[in-house]
Amino acid sequence: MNSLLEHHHAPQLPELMMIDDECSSDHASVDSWMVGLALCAGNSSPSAPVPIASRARAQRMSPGSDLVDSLESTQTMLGASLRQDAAAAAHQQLLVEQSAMRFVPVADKPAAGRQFATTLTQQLQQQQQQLWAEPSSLDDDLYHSGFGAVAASQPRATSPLFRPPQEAGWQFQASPQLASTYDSGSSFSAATWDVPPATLPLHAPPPPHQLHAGISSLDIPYGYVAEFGAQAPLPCLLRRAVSDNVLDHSVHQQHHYDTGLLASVAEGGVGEDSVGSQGSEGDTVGGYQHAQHASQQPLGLPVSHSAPNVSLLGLERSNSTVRSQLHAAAGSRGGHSAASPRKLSLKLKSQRSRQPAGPRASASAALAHASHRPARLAARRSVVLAAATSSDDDEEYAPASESDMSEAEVSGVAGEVRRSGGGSPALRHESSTGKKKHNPWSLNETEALVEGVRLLGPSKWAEIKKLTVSGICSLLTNRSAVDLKDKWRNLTRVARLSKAVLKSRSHKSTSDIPLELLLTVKELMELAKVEAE
DNA sequence: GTTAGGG
DNA sequence: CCCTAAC
Repeated sequence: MNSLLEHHHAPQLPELMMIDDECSSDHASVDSWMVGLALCAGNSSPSAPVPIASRARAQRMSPGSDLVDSLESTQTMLGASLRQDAAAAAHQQLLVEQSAMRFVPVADKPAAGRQFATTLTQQLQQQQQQLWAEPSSLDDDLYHSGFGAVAASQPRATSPLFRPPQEAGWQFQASPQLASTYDSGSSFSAATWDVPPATLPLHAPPPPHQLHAGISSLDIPYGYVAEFGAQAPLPCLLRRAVSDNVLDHSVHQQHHYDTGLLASVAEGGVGEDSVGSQGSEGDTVGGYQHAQHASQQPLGLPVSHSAPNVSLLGLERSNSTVRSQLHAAAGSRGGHSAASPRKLSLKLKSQRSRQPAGPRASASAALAHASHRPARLAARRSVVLAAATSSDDDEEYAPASESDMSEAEVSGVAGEVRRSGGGSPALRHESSTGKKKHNPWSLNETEALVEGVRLLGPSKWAEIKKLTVSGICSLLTNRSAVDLKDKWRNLTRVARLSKAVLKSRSHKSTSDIPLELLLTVKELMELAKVEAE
């Protein structure tokens, strides 16, 4: 297990900074914070994560920080989960020292100070132009452009699935890796974050039940990061996906990262509406951000730099075309008059509502098993992110605890995947000889299907099943392409019905399909119809 | 290996 | 859901 932490085995981690609330309480401090951030980043090896407990400390250590220190702190922070025993202590200590903090992954070579944001933005813009100008020229390098995520408070999601694009620009998926890293009894229990730190991309979405509740993290692979409200589009070959502000990186799955680091930050942009969480604690599997801005400037970059929001991250390739690209998504919410960035309060709560980071972490490892292509990646990442939780019992995902199950109801998935509490991995088809038992589509599955169709259109069942976006594939793992097709057929049949009929039908227990969903189905039907012409 | 359709 | 023809 320790081997996981071994230097050569550990993929590069994002540099992390932890910043206390005060840092962002006013412009001045933010600026210096930025500087500190830059300094820190500039002076440390990209491969040496440098967690910093505070700005002060950041600046203190940045100049002379040596690798050892960095690594040590890193382990203290990220590897905490490895040492369950030490975790508790660390946790306590942290609670005392920092009641509110957050991670701020740092770019490896950010410009200093305020220019930070603009520079990044420019870079982003440039790259974006490139991307859109000659999509055919997209090469691996570009795909390695990176990803990032913003750690900022956001509304809790009530469904593992995102809402229609009109409502939410981004969908955020819970990252099992993160959950593992931060939730496994470490001092940074995921469940304690109102908002998650950045996450590495998920090449292979985790099984549904791994969409651990309690953390809403961004999973924006190959993309830019969105600040609250503001967001930048993601370069993507699938225009369709882009237009929906949904990133589909499934096409890039085969690529592999050598170093993954993200950086993200930003502040300020936290809109007033994104502060409170809306769901009950931890009932969230994914959070999404309502980004009205999205539709307004789908491809635009966040404009306002009034607040130093920046998110970026660079990824370098192994074959080292050393093209560490930075992506930024800065921008404050329009209309957010407050000059000063809003405080982010990522509270550390002592209670560990939903634990089993253990199983989850192992799941991460299992993830490697599960996915063939991305195995390497997954493995790697799981090493890093999952923080080496002694996941020995990989193979199958450890069944989620019952307690989770209840919550899982939200994600519907969990229940789906494994209803055999604690028992064998009995997947409903069991019964050696018997035929498949009728297992009705859950709303989540249905939503996933609809979303899949939205992204790829009908008749792309096989592909839809692979969509990693918002865990679609996870939700649909138990459904065959034919199933999808059949279900879609049924959906369209129903959607075709007139409202009146629908209404009378609504009394029936079988029609648990939200009218809203049916309407979107209808839309998609027509859309497909039009396209067919 | 997938998809379209009828059963 | 199953089965199968047709890709």
